[in-house]
Amino acid sequence: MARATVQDVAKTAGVSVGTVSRVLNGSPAVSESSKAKVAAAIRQLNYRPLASARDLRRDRTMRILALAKNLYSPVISEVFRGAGDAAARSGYVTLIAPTAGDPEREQQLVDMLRNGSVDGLIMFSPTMPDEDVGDMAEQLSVVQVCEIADAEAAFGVSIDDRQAAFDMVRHLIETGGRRLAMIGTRAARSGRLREEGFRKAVAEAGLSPDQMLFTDGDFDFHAGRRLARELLGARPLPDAVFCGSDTVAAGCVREITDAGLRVPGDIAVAGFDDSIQAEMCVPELTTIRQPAYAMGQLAFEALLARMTEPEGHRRGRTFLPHELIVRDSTNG
Amino acid sequence: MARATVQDVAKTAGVSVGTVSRVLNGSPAVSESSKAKVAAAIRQLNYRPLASARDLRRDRTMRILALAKNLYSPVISEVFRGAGDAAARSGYVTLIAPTAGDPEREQQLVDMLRNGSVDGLIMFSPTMPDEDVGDMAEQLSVVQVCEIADAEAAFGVSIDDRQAAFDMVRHLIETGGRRLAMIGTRAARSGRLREEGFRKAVAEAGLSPDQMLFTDGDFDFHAGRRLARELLGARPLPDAVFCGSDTVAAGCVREITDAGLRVPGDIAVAGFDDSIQAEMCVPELTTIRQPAYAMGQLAFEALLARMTEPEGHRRGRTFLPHELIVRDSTNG
DNA sequence: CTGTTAGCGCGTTCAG
DNA sequence: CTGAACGCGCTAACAG
Repeated sequence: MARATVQDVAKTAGVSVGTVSRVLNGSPAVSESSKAKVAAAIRQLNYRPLASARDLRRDRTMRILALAKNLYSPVISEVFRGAGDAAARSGYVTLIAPTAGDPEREQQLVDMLRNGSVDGLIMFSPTMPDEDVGDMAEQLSVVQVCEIADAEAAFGVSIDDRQAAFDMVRHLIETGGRRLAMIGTRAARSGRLREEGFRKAVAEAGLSPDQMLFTDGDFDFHAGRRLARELLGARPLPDAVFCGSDTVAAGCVREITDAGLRVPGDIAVAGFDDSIQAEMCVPELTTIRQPAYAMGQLAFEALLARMTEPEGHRRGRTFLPHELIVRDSTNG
Repeated sequence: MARATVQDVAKTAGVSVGTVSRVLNGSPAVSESSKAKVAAAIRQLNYRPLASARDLRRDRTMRILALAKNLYSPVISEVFRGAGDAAARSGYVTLIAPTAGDPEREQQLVDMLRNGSVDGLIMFSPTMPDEDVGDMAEQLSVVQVCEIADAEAAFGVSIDDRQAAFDMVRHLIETGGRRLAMIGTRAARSGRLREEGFRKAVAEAGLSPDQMLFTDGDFDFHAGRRLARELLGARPLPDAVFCGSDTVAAGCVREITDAGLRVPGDIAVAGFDDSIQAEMCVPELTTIRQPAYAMGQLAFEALLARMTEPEGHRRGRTFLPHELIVRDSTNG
């Protein structure tokens, strides 16, 4: 059978479409008897308002979209959980889509905001240039999370990656590190900021970095192993390695251990994110905790303000505090 | 400035809305000159067709929704990547949403199919009863993946969980296991099937299971540790443990190791999924590989058939082959 | 409190 | 090849 419409419901209930619509939208100006009749008809016909018709008429969808390169990341999934919970409290549905780091697919997804498929957008480390993000933020309801483009109009929620890296490297130095190395990435803005923090801490201590390794690939376990192998080929060996993620740090620890050296005895290793990987690793990883869930919540709040207050009240950039978690992979 | 419509484009280009629409949809029956004029006007006005209006008119959205309890799972993210790639090839956008295991939120998301927000649905271990899944599959475009409800109309793509568990437990027995234990879950259908496979293999070998531990919570690392601790309190100790996921197995290995016993020397441990956790664990885990990406692809193909061929061609249940990966956590 | 009606923006007839 | 006009299903404004 074909899908029922308001017309059908109205006919079955013996009222007008206006009344049906009022019941549907909880208008108080409806008699109890009408309400009951409409409710009965809706149940009988198994009626559901058609989303596209409603969205067209209301000019909004009550849906937002969250974009990330990939979903299998403890930080991303936690951020989106926070955003999703906050959104739900305001009646919004949060949809998630992976871009796979493909600019074309990213563009297609961003178009969903432009063509009104969703009301707002949360972006996690976009592949597009900062300038484009700024232009978008200028006219559309977009908020970034964990990384904020270096553009006037861009706004979002993040930790201070530079400071977090600085704090971690200082911890490595305070616990005996003298030949410092870093395994990071320059592909992401947050990675570049962490590198800055690393360099600053090393310089302030009057040391010079012996090795600096970077990868433009993903922050995965195998990359960690591969880069640690390079590190182990260097002389003199580093005695402390700062990694851009727990997963990379786990790979690094594994490679060092397999080579017969001890962590942290011979080489201390630090991670980033405080994901479950940090606890799964042996020894458990010293790391930086990002308040991912809270960041997601705040990102949605900011987005909501942007969506509901057309031009004003841009909350700007919000930075949340990070936390140094000392475990067993450094000489705590 | 307000959003441009086909009307605006038509006026700017000096043609009718019909012509604009034809250009938009690539109709061949348009002169080159009209095409050029319309293209110019579209660019000038930065015009995008409004999704809700188009969806209403066309009665479809070219979007599908993929549901899972949580996103931070190597299998789920890989399945959805496969589904997303296949969908993209057919012009569909794949949206993903976590249910958090909350029936209410799950229902709200499923309603997106009922109200036409999306054209199809891929479900990953739903919380709703099999019967409800069957009812849905009867009338709506729904396909399950990794787990298929025990209902006439339900269909989807999965491995044979029962057989996979059987194969793994037989491997444990063939490599010396005599006192077999399992850490699984009865909350999910796949978990119950794996338990069946476990019991069958133990029975066929003429052994009896010494311990059987189950949790209704998530398959996470901490659960693995906690349950392994219970296992270690039993006498006689098991000499082989089959776990329902790599993550649980990693927790199990960690607890055993911390207790001063050796894996696999004292107790062999097996995982499931062949996720990156299996390689991160020390010793690396023997596990079962699920062809997750391919399962996602096939799930979408099945869904596409369901969406485009109203009633016929239900592909039914598709089972893909699994693979036993022997690594170092069992006496391979 | 209720019914009627006018669009929302678009795709698609049907004439020409 | 093109333009005019209708209606998808719904909400909201207006009259009663």
